[in-house]
Amino acid sequence: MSEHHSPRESLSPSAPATVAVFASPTSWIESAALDQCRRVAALDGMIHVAGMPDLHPGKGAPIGAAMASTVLYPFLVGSDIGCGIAVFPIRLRRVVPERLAARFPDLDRALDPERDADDPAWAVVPGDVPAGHLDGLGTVGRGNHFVELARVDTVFAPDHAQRLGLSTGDLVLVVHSGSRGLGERILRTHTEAHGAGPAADPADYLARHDEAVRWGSLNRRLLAARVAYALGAEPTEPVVDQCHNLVEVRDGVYLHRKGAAPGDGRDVLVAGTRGTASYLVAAHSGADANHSVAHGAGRKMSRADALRRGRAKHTVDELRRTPVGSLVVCGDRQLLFEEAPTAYKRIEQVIGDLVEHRLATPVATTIPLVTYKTPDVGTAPRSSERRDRRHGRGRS
DNA sequence: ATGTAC
Repeated sequence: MSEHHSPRESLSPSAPATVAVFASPTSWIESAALDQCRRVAALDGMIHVAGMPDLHPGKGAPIGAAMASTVLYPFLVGSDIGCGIAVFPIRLRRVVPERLAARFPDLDRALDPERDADDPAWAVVPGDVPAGHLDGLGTVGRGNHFVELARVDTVFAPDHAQRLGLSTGDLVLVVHSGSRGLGERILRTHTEAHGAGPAADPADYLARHDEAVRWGSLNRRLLAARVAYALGAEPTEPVVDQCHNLVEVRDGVYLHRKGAAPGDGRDVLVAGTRGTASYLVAAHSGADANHSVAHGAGRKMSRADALRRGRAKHTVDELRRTPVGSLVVCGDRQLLFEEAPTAYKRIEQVIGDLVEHRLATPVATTIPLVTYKTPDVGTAPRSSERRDRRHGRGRS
């Protein structure tokens, strides 16, 4: 709808940017997030800010937003450059969630090139690791990151799903993770010199940023391979792998995505919560939405609120065994409350908003079976892993 | 979401 003059041709100093939020009136959006959108819109060089239906306040910049500007602002991407969600088909003979949950490897422990030299997961690393960054390789991280074994449930677009090799009942691994320490270091290096200001040398920032994006994608493959082997399956190529924290040069300007997945024709998994479905969608938003879609359900509560209210509302047991019958592996109780399904918006509302605004078309849902966040404590879940290693199982 | 300082 709004006309976007090519800023490189613009003679006048930047006019105020437009802001568009793609949520229906019944979708509650925190006012702090809208304030952040307006503040971003006032930045030098900003052209258009698009808020997705999962919009919520972030640290400085809104999460669930796509922001187009003639000026490159690293803080609008944040520290987890390259964070994204990938979907890997997986074949398992027997699906007993309790048994499978116990077999997940320790994804807080990085793969070490020497100590883990014979780990078959390394086979997914094609050559040199981006930026030579080995720290944290193969780890999932914290916050909203997870590796989930899920089952394809409702298929809305059978032909589309079939092209992806998916149909009802199929199993997938959904991996949500980013660039771990690498992206954090890239943003910190910038921030120490320039704070929330523009990249002084955009080409230099972009070169580092691109490495973090490649690292994030590689790490999702490594995570899926580690888990696949641990569950007794072969690793597969992802059928979906989209990054929702990055900046791309599009139509000659910098398009910053912060918690916003591409909406340019590719398929995207919009993550639900650890207790509700996720939606695989065909994403096809236009210029008004800055060619982006939502990346998940979106928080409706801050982590602090979720912790405080969750402790009064939920037991640990009901968070570890969800309403859809899935298991959550999370030895960190605080994180378990922060990530409670009730701390997020309803995914159906978010998807409904995407559909209503013609930003995406649902292809299929996935229902969680086991969501892994961080190792369980107080049990001995590693015993099966040790037994497998001793007997040489799960190796190529 | 992160590494690091408290």
